[in-house]
Amino acid sequence: MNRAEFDVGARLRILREMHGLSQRELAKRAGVSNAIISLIEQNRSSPSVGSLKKVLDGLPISLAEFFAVDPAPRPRVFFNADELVELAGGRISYRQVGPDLAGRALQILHEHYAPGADTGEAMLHHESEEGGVVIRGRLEITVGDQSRVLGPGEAYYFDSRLPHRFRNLGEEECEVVSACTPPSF
Amino acid sequence: MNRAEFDVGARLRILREMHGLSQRELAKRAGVSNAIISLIEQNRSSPSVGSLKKVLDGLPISLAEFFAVDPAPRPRVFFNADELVELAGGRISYRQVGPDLAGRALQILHEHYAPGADTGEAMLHHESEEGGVVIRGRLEITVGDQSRVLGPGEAYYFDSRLPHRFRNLGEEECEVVSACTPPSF
DNA sequence: TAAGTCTGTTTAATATATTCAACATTCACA
DNA sequence: TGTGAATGTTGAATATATTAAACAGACTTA
Repeated sequence: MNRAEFDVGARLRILREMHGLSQRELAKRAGVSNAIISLIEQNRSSPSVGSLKKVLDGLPISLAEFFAVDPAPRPRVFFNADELVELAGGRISYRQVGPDLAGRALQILHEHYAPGADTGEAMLHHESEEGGVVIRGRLEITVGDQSRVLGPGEAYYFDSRLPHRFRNLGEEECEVVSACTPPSF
Repeated sequence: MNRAEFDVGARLRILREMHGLSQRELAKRAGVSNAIISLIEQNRSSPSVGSLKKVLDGLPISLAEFFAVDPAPRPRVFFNADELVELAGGRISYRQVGPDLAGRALQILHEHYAPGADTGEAMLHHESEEGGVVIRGRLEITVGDQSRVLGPGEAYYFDSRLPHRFRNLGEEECEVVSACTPPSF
């Protein structure tokens, strides 16, 4: 296994910034001094596991997640979306963002649901996680035994092993951008 | 979130014994004193990440493997996005879709770039893949040595180990939905 | 028995992590 | 302009991790 050097400081800084926290805010949540967070992020101090755990609890993420690394893909760049795909007799259409399925880490779809569009009663489920944002219109999302109607700017995220279903109950077309981890068919 | 305590000492002792090494043997391989291994295993000392790494190198086991716990992700459903996070002096803002970083397979962001917003010259790069769709406005995307201006409905996808930068050069606010795999840093 | 060598543990000295307080900078606001 | 409240950083004091060396027990071997 490729045992690359693990940059504790850089990782902590990125995670903290992604959570929109200042060093002092995180320090307060974690119950440590702000100075030590600065020093750790500069790799001027190698935190004890105990204090690193306290800091991560402030985010909160686990030690396992902190140290987990993803397998490295090859550098690729793609602009624009693939061709339009139509489902449900044209009532649902989407474009896939990025390269074709093989080897991707992400599947991103730009979807359009016509009024009345429905992914169907036989609810989908697959081994991945999935989320999205409603851009325009209203969409009913049913996951497991929960159901919600989302409008523009609202969002969802779920474990796609749960059976799920999407329906446009309104009079207006609904537009959604969604993403999921690569489906393992 | 219920994050079970991680017993560093017990885990180290078990791993060491599974490898059939005495404390002194492991200490010699790791380049540390035998005393500290005894103390760590008794949880009388919380090792620094640096020295823990040295010890694990003697097994050899990575930090990720040491802290890895059985991936038993519970099915989860989340609606709506987290609170608004602001960057670049408020010119760039986003909401994160779904749960907090911990254990997610996906990061989905609903982003807004004010006119003139710029992620900066010191271009970002991290270990993941990333893509998105422009909903409104125009956004210049620079990845490696490629640069493109995307408008509504247009999309991008790239390996985020390539340095990248986003700029809104227009007069209008730009809205984007993006997704990436969980960044390792 | 005693001397040898292995085991894990402990003690006192030292190196380092961590704290507290101050500093320099930036940004919002008067 | 200035003043206050943010930001990240740094220095000196303190707490803790780490070392080197010694200790105690279990097992050979003579």
